[in-house]
Amino acid sequence: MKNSGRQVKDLLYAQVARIGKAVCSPKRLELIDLLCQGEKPVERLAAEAQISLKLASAHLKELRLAHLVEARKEGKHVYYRLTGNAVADFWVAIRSLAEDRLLDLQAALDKLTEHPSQLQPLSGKELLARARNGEVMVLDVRPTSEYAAGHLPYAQSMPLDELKKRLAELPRDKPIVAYCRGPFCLMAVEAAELLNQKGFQAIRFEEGVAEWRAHGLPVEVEQ
Amino acid sequence: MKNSGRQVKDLLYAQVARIGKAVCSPKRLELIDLLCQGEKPVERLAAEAQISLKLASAHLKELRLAHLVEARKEGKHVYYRLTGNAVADFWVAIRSLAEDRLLDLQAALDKLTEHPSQLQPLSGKELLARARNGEVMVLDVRPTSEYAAGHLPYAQSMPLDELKKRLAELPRDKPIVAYCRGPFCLMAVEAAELLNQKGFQAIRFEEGVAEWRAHGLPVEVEQ
DNA sequence: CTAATAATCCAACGTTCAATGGAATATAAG
DNA sequence: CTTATATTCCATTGAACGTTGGATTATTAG
Repeated sequence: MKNSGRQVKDLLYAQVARIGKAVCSPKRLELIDLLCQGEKPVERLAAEAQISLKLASAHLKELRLAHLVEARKEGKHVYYRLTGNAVADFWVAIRSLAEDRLLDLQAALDKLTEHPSQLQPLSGKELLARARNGEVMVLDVRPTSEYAAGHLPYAQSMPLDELKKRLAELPRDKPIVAYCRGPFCLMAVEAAELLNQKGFQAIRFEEGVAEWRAHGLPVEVEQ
Repeated sequence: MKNSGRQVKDLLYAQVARIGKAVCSPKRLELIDLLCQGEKPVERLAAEAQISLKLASAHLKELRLAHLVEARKEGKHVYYRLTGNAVADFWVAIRSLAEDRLLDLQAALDKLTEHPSQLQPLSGKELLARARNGEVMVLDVRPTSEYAAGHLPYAQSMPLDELKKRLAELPRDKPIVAYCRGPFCLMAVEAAELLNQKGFQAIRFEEGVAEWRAHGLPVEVEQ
């Protein structure tokens, strides 16, 4: 009886550890972060995480085994997606815990934002209110496919690599708030730096769609 | 520039993976679960997780390296505790994700509660309201030290191994709700079974203090 | 000071895992 | 049918990890 209790417990904790094993590899975490932006084929995931296709496939298999992601086949391509928003919420949770607990991570994150582009940090609710009133322009600098899969309310899509050519579309009389995939993504930092150089008032918003949604704020999806 | 971005990203994801590495071992998860019940010396942690002292020490070192736990020395004993409630919340989060995603875990948990003791599941808010009105008696069957470190409001302490001798203290005219360390702990299940055999109306409440607190409900601590 | 206890450190063994190259499968295009 | 592309499977290698036993440190009791 007492021994069977041990067996049951070992089994229960081992099951939870399956999730832990899935998220103990930096590359797998990066893949989850990428998949928070919407479903993507293996090739694109490998390219964005800068790993070989084979390695990406192997990591995705591990994630699939833990039921954190699932696959859909369309023609020659296999599209992966998270098995639900709970996975994205979990990614936000573990990253937040790491930010709280690990000083090294705090330091590394601070270095990203030590540039002059940073004005004052803005909360999600504040941003939503100002965007609704038209006081600020919200700019989504991710690839268009990710914008389509879900974006912040009132946000306009302008991928980072098109930004230089489309400066004429941007307002000079109000602040531009650029966001991308989240705290670990550098695109919005680059965008804000570029815009500030060109004379715009631009700030980077740290949160991405996953953080936004995890905080209970609404997300728009293209039909 | 592009390459330095890769270096920064690798560093950031690697930091989060340190948390992942800390929670990819079943035994470390069990230690965290135990520490959710309050600080404990290494010896007790090893005994409760049924592992050797050395192994417990090694695992605790890993957890300390990830800054999930911290140690306090008192005489010959070293007491470990979580570095904050955020760690307990994270434990609740990863366990919930595992319950959602892994069918094996659901099945194992269902087996725990398939016994006749289970009446209807009760939400935390409901339980709190009924306990306040005195409609039910809430029984904390964990060791007294854990009760002292934090317990549900209106709960009375009666450790599982004292239960048989103290039946006279329990009411026969209203339901008894027994709880313990949480969903993976068997003490409340055993307690409810025993009480039902003895003619009491007892049910098991699945949540422990960590789950209760994570849901934003109040916890009482002995001064 | 000596003995006993609690905990950690260190070395070693076997296992598991990340990563890579080559082969195999599946689908679309010619 | 053949070729090219996308992906997965399989085998291999080197590194990291869990676990155990022996030695070591720190603290209390006698």
